[in-house]
Amino acid sequence: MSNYEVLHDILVRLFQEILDIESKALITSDFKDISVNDMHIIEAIGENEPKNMSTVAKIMSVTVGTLTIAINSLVKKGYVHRERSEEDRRVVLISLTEKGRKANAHHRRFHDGMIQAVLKDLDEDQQKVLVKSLMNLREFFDAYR
Amino acid sequence: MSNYEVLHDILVRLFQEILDIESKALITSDFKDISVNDMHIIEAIGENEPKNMSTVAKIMSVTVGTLTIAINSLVKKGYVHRERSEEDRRVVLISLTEKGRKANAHHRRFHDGMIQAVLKDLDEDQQKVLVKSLMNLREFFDAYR
DNA sequence: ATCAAATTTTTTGATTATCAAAATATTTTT
DNA sequence: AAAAATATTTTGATAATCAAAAAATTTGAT
Repeated sequence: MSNYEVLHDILVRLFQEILDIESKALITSDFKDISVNDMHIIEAIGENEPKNMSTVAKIMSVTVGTLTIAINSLVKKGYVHRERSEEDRRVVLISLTEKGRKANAHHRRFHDGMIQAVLKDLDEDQQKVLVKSLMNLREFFDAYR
Repeated sequence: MSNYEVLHDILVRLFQEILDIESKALITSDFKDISVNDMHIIEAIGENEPKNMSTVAKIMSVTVGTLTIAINSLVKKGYVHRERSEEDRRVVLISLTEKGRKANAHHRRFHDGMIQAVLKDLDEDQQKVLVKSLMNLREFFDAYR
């Protein structure tokens, strides 16, 4: 395969499959009642102070109404805690439960493994080349936003 | 940002956003009645001999029932031609119409631009490094399949 | 040659993700 | 105090998806 063909294969096909693959990797025995999408919401909520609905919806690039539905299910399944803010009772604050934090750690370990896999066998200079080309890729995509 | 952080940003965030970005880039004035998913089905059908439903469903990794619904809409919108095989009348053969081929070309131009963007500024050796690290990435994902 | 089994596709019924717009609750501004 | 603004949820709709049932056709076994 030429460089062009390898890149086409990776950038087109792998990207198309990535969410699917991630879902198989992430949704293991311990966390089989949630989707990759749920996992990304958990990541967006994070482990610092509680966040309000609008903030998380913005991170996820979905409407707040869409997020409400996902949070309903994550609360019911015990991954997310939801409470009204005492300071401004319009605001709903969401945060991870212990179970949510465990799922988040599981997700992070997957990402770490992925990055290790990419950097494997590359010396410092080669890593620079990789980073540069991926930054080119991000720029290309940013131009469309 | 450290190499690790750049890679995390690209491999995690960009991948999450990629379908969204692709949809904005692809679904322009000329092709605004179809989704990125439809575009990928068009790509899977391709421009060679007509393919049957099972073959395309397999390429897309969806059930044939799911594909039936997508093809209903693509036929109605004039992107895809559907006919019974004369040799085996159980089989349905799908192929691209002229409009479908135009959409496919539009999609391919986007992919080409993407690959140009990645290779930009890289000499032959650097391209090799990039290809190697992306192959590492594919291997990592393949292990989960 | 006939009938049962296998194959290919569509249909059905359900779930999940999504949006825009309406509704609700609360706070801020006038 | 009333009006406007803000944050969230609810509603009603669409699209993508699956598994299982149904329909049409072909293949294989006796």
